[in-house]
Amino acid sequence: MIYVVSRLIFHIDANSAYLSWEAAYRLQQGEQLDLRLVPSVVGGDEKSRHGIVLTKSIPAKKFNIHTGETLYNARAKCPNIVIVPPRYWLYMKCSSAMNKIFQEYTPQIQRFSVDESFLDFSNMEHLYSDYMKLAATIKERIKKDLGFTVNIGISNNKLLAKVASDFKKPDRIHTLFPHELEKKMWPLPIEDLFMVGRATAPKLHNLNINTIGDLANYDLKILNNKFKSHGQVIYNYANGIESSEVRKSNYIEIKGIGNSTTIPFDVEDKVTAHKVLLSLCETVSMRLRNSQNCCTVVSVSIRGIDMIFYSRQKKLIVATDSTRKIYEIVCYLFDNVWKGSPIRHLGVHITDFCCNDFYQCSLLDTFNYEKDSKLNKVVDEIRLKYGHKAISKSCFIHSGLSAMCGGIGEDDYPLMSSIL
DNA sequence: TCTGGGGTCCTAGGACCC
DNA sequence: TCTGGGGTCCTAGGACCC
Repeated sequence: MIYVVSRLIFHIDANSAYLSWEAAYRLQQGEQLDLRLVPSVVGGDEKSRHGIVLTKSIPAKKFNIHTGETLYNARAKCPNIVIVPPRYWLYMKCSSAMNKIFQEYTPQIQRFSVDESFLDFSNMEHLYSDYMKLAATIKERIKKDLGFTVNIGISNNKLLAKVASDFKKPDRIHTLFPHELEKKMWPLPIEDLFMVGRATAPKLHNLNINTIGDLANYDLKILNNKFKSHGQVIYNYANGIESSEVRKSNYIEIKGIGNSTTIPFDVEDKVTAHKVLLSLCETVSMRLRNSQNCCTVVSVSIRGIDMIFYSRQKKLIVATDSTRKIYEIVCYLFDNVWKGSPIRHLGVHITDFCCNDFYQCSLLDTFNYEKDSKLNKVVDEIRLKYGHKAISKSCFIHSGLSAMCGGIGEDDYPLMSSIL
């Protein structure tokens, strides 16, 4: 017997998240100006070379300001733009508060990012007979309790719900059920489709595919041939075909951990590069131990001042979660690939995880795992309890470098990235 | 003071084995 | 007298998302 279950999915997206949250908080603190009503952006620190637009207000969008572009450019487009620095601890709080409200309505929630969640209301007609009314209730709750607006997209799969929430903003509810595809989604430009990015869009235009409808009705054979598996994916999406589950976020297994940083100055010597790498290893390996995993692949990435990016990775014979081991591999990889040209950005990534509940000793290894493991554990505990700055390796003293590097640039924010 | 940081997935090519 | 071919693993890089 095959049961056809009709699903009901909401995608809820905080409007201009960082900016709205910043605006709501500032009003709460007594500030007069509502950032949402003027051309404004949340942007990184230009002095330390993090000067890009993180979020823009709707009035800023009218000046053609895009997320990710330089603040320098944004100012050129709109000289009066208000630029405020980010406060990540605040955004984490807002995100959690929003998701806490969602939990009052359904336990089936997937936090897709800091400002977006999928909510599954399938087979809950007895509880919520009118989904439009339900969406309005949730939307108003957030506005009243938390002071910011959201868009809600409703459909019977995640893709369409997500596309729907991206329709007219802010503070709106939209549906996009399969029978509405032709009217609501097919006229949209191909760039509006999930998984069509800046590399794929021009290639599609070359095939004279300009709208989502053009793609939905194109010859699948040609798409498969030209875009391989990606062709099938975007063809399905254009036709509204997508069936992934709303997965509760705490059951999603983590595949990799990485931290990277743009250094405030150009690095031109090995000693400084190693120090930056060590501080990245400290952050990455603490997150790894916190996730109760060991890794078997370690990689280093480098971006030069020419912005050219390259990386080297190594598969390990023995899985590890040791800061020292990971740092050793990282230095080995770095020393083998770096030819001495100035460095702007460095990264450390680890993948291919396995469970950390035993350690396989190598006969050739002189490394004292027991001792190292105890040391890592103690240092982790101190940092969790008293903050990342509480204990650090002496080489960072007077170095001008942070002892734990990567993440969101606020030293004392505890393990934000492992919460999401 | 022009270009962040955190992820996931896929592909192509080379090494190596049978 | 001319280099098969399938499979797996590893690596580097690129695409996409937020």
